[in-house]
Amino acid sequence: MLKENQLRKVAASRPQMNLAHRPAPIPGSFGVMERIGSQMKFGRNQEIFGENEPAEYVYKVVKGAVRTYKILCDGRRQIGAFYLPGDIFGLEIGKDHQVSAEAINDAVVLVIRRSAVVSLAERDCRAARELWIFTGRELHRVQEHMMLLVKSAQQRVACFLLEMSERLATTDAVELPMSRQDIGDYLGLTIETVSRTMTQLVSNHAIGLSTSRHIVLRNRKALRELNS
Amino acid sequence: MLKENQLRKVAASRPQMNLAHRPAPIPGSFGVMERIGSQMKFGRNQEIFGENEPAEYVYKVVKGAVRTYKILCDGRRQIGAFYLPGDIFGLEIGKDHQVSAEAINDAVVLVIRRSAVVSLAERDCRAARELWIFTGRELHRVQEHMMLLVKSAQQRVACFLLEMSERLATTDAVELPMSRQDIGDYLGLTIETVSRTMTQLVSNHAIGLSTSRHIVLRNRKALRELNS
DNA sequence: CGGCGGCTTGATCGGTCTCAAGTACGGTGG
DNA sequence: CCACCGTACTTGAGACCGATCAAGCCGCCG
Repeated sequence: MLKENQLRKVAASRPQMNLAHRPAPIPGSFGVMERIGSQMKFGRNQEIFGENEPAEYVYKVVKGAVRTYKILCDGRRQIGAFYLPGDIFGLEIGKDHQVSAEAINDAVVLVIRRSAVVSLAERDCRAARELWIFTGRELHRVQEHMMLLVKSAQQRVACFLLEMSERLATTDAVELPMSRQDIGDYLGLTIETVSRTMTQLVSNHAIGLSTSRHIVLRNRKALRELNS
Repeated sequence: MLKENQLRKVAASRPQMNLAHRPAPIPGSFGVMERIGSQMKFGRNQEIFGENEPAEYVYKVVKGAVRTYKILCDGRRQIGAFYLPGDIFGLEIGKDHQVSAEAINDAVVLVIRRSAVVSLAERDCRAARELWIFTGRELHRVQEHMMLLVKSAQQRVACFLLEMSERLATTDAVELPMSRQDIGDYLGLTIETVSRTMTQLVSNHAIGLSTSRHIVLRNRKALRELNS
């Protein structure tokens, strides 16, 4: 697991910013981002920023998916969050990033200077309030994630699938952008346990698996009731 | 564990606010709290607010200690944080509290109307910024707490002791305000595992235990190196 | 002194991890 | 079009860590 990650890191190189290109506004919070931000592309597993690096920019996913993570002392990787199109990430209160961020697959990300956001908030109370609300939502998300980590493997996987379904599916079918390794590192489980648990859910008729990443939620109620 | 908690709850009754008493300012963030807040006392295990109740107030510990928690579907209790003198808690972005809060021991808490804080932030960008920074610190704290929950029992307990020592000790001796049950519910471990782990740390000469709550950090380096 | 709550210790159980092997799938080259 | 390869995923057997169940201890207070 460590080796895989290390390899990824070596492969990742810093991209040039395409500052010339001013994209059209996209709906969502931080309206300012769309006006003064610029777009960047990142390849699969490419690093977007690293832990402890200066937090110079704020990011918004346009296309693709992004993971943030920390590496533990024993080499394990704990994924802090998955960010999907429309999600903002990388906004820090302090000087440096608390986590690393990588593209999960080929991704397009809108980038804006943090200083622009912060200085706007110093003049405009409504912008400041938006910052506060954004960070509050992150806080809520991390609290929920923390609650996941003290549950059983079945409960964790079920919650994960329900969350992903809500975030990126309109029907009962979900196309997961991330690998079993990513899911395991998000849930604090091994890939084997994630895989076995998925298999159990299939035999319980709670989900269907056509390919390993294409999942059909056959019985949402059963999934929810695992966390009764 | 559930029973114990239920009993506590039954025992707890809603206190009257002492709105007449205006305490003298106390140093710390949210300077406004000391000017327009009022003090309340809570007995051991008394509820301060409950999950899903309207978040009408923001709180600051003056004396004693407070825990916030959620009850899981299987009856376990997950403690989200311990708040010690000087700490602010209960500030929500949304309408309702996301967690419950109880006094761990007899505690004095400064209370201020949330609406006063929020409306101030609407006029004063610096106040808005303070709110943002406070929530950002909470976010950072929860992220660290989440990282704890994927570590081994020894690592969790060692981290916990180091954290408590930094927060409430000036020397190597720490007087813990909370029970083994509280520690277990904070670390996602049972009381038995917490107790056994403490015993191990004693035999490793990493800590000393005169009473169960009076702990001496004999070898901080060893504790830190458990998380190498 | 007795009783009770909080803590410790012991024995056993069970869920998840580890290590190892096997399988499915997508891409690449013949 | 198929053979081959590498990567991702699944499945199995056994080990291990922490949970559970049960008993005993300590300190405090009536």
